Amino acid sequence: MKRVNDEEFDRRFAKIEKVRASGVDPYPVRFDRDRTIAELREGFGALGPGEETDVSVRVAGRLLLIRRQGKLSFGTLRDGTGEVQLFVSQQVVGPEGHDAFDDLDIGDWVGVEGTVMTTRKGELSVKLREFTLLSKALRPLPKWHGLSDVDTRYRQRYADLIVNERAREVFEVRFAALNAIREFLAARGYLEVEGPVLHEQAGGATARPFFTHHNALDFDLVLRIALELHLKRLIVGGFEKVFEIGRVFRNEGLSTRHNPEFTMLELYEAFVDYTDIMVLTEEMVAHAARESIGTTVIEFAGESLDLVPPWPRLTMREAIREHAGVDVHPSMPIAEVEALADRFEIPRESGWGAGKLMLEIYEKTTEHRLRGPVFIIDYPREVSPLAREHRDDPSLVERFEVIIGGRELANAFSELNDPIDQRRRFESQARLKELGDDEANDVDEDYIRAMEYGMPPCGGLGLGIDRLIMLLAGVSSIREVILFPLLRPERDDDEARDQDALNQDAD
RNA sequence: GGGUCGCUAGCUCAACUGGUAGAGCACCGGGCUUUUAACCCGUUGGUUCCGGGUUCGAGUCCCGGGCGGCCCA
Repeated sequence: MKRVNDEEFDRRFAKIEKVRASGVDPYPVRFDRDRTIAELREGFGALGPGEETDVSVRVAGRLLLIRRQGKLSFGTLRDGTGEVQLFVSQQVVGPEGHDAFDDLDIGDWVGVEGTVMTTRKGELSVKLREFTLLSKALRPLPKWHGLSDVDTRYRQRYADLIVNERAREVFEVRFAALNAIREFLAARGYLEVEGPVLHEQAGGATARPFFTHHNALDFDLVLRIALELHLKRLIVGGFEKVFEIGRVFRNEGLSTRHNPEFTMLELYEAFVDYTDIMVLTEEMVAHAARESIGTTVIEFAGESLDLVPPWPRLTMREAIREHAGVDVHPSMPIAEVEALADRFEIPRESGWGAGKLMLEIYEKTTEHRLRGPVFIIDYPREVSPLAREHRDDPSLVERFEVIIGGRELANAFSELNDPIDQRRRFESQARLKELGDDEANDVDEDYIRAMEYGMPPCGGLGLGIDRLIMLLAGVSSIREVILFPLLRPERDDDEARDQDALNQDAD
């Protein structure tokens, strides 16, 4: 990796050698602290200005600031829980100790020992008796302007997290929401399970997979595009309530809404249908909001949305009628639906039936206008190969999507558990694949075998965790909620020049 | 994929219709024992994303490319 500022780097590196030459390990193996900075603040928060205690404490963290003032220096130390001021008086640590402290650089990790005091202005401080360099920072921190270059923030998330408080906050929301979901489901008797990531064939969603290869067995595998099919195998196996929060991989473009690997929550519960799952979903999302941001009200595109249950339910047909002013239904003559598609300037492809066209019309005219939260229910059977036929209308399935801010957050159905029907649905998918649809799936024979052992009636849900976090944290890019989003490979200057030369030649 | 905006010192940003690449902070040196992004004085630091072109002269104009943001599909 090319160094950005050799002089600064060399200067700091020289200090490591200096420390080492004096017989001290610049990277010691451990430091025994006796409390965190948050605990320190909790214990001494009541101290008034100018108070000195004789309580000795040991804390450790990263040095963020040094304010040198002749024979007295101040530092700001931060650990994972908070920040505290260091008070370094030459009178206490001696001239050599004071010089050594002044020799530290911003970004260094240090462990300190000293007594607790407050300054005249009332700032809680540790009056240093001694300190230990725990790890030298060779690169300077992009200190108080923060890092604003978005590319650098994502590539060097470690630096982003050090200097940008907002970045840390977003991930704290993420972890709190995930914990809340786990706790919510555990309290309802759900079991958290782990399905395989490497699959023989992609299934459970329509998406292009990533391919990989197993060397010893010499066969190709795909990375999973959904969690669904293995979780439902577990329902067959007798686990009645299961969920998984896991990474799925879809071989798609990058955008502010799409990262090729992202986190899905999927859950399945025996003996219930999609109406039960709707209640579970709205309660779970509201709970996650309360636990992570302390409210059910979120800001989206300048307006407030309240996630408090219950959420309205609207059939897809009603939603289209409301927003596009037309009535569409999968049982209508195909020519009529095609005419509507043409009216909305939706490009048609061969093999699309009325159901697929209805979905296209919905997505083009209606979905992005829905503020939500709202359940859009009862989807065309044609576009839902894993959902159970609607109890009142065989051209539909019992399926809902949650729409918030014009975007899909979750997708759920009364699960299809009839192996004969399931095979027919897979076969029609396989025909689409034959026709060149590389998002369509093959017939999953093992999954059908599982169905043939009998799967109880079952409701299931898939929810995009990253999108939920975006809503809760109020950020507009998925990359803000993924610690290490996929980026194009970083190139050093020489490489870039070579590549540019190649591109020139190619022209 | 299309449109659009951006890329200048370690970081954040200036540089007019083309005319010596600058500031703040960081860094380095000096001063300072109650500071809060401390302050004061003095330095250092550049492949202006890359490659071509126009021009006496290009950060600026033109062409091509790279990377990214935002909007749209």
